[in-house]
Amino acid sequence: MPRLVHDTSAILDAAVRLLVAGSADAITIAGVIREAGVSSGSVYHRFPTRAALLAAVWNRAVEGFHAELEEHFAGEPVAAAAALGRHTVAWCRAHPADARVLLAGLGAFEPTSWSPESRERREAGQARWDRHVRRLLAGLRAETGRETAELLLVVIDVPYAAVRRYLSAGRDIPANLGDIVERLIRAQLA
Amino acid sequence: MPRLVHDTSAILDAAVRLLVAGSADAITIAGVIREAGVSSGSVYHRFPTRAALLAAVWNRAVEGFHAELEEHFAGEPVAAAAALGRHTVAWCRAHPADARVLLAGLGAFEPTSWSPESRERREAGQARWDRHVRRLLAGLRAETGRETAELLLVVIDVPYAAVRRYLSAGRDIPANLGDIVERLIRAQLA
DNA sequence: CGGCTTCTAGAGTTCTCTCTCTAGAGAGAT
DNA sequence: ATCTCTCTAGAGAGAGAACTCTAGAAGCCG
Repeated sequence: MPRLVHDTSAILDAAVRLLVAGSADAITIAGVIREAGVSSGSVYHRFPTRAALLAAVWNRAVEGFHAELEEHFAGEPVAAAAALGRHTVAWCRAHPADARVLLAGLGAFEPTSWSPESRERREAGQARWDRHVRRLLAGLRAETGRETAELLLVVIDVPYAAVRRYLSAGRDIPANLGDIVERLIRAQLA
Repeated sequence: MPRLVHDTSAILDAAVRLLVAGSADAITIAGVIREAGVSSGSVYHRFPTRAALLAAVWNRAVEGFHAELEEHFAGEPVAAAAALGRHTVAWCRAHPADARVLLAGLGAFEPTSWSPESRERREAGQARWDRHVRRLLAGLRAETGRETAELLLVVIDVPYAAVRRYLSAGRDIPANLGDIVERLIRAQLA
């Protein structure tokens, strides 16, 4: 066999398929070996433990999401909130498998057993994201006078809620759902 | 030992504690035996398989929720929707452990491996609930002219979204969250 | 060509889980 | 008092998962 017969991303894709078909707990090393058609040696060469595999699945999905969404924090607060809602829905529509990863929630990936490197990588990205969110919320509070709990619901939680119904049923996200979410956000922040 | 040493509900409570501490997959027969401090014989006497235990946990939680919420479907559609949202939040605040069960979603309880009796019991309750929801949505469509996807989001998904953030972080639900949700629903249906 | 390094294959160990099975305790009936 | 039925206790079998280990294949560099 030549070097690097198997693509690492193909192994992660197999893990995500297991999650989509079941739950995050369905991501087992044995399952990935079967699903990806590779040997246990190949998997363990890349991911020394199951925790490392789970960390890689989570970090890849969340970094993809952040990379595509981050630009929409720029600009005037209400417009930014509306754009974030719309593009969150659009991203989930375009990447339903990775969206399922995010919807499962960090807790399902057992972050307490991750290596320090995986943990730090996640925390750094999350801190960056949280800074953006806090700045946006501060802007919205100043502009609308609403309290944080309400803004969190409207700006962060509603887009996820809109999408969860379709993703967890394995159905496609309606094409106009982004419009609906954006309208709701604008109406609530008016 | 006398008859019925252990309470069946204590066994289900132990199962729910395992879910709250981890995930639905963390509900194992072996785990419940440890958590509840009973013998495997006692558990298997009540629940012949793990699937039967999972079915009992799910059905108990969902029936408690439906029993308390069902009355709020009565009355004028917009008022009913507002009441449902407010009381959904209130129920989750009062029963955070059972709320976690519902938030995990039916899929996490592997309903395909349930016994026909458990399955039918669930489906009967769900059908009853769905009839109420459909009737409410029909009323709201007539009154507001909005499409189903939007109404589902506002009336059904938003209350769950409001509550999920706090429950999955293990934090208490803010006392005024019910107000926030009710206001949002009324505003969107105006 | 020959050695070094990276990667792959898969057998084997240990652990945990589900489920079965047997022995027996205790309450109520006759 | 003893018999029956319900429930409990816990050992043990079988399956599957995480992880370890060893042998070796194949590219690269001299």
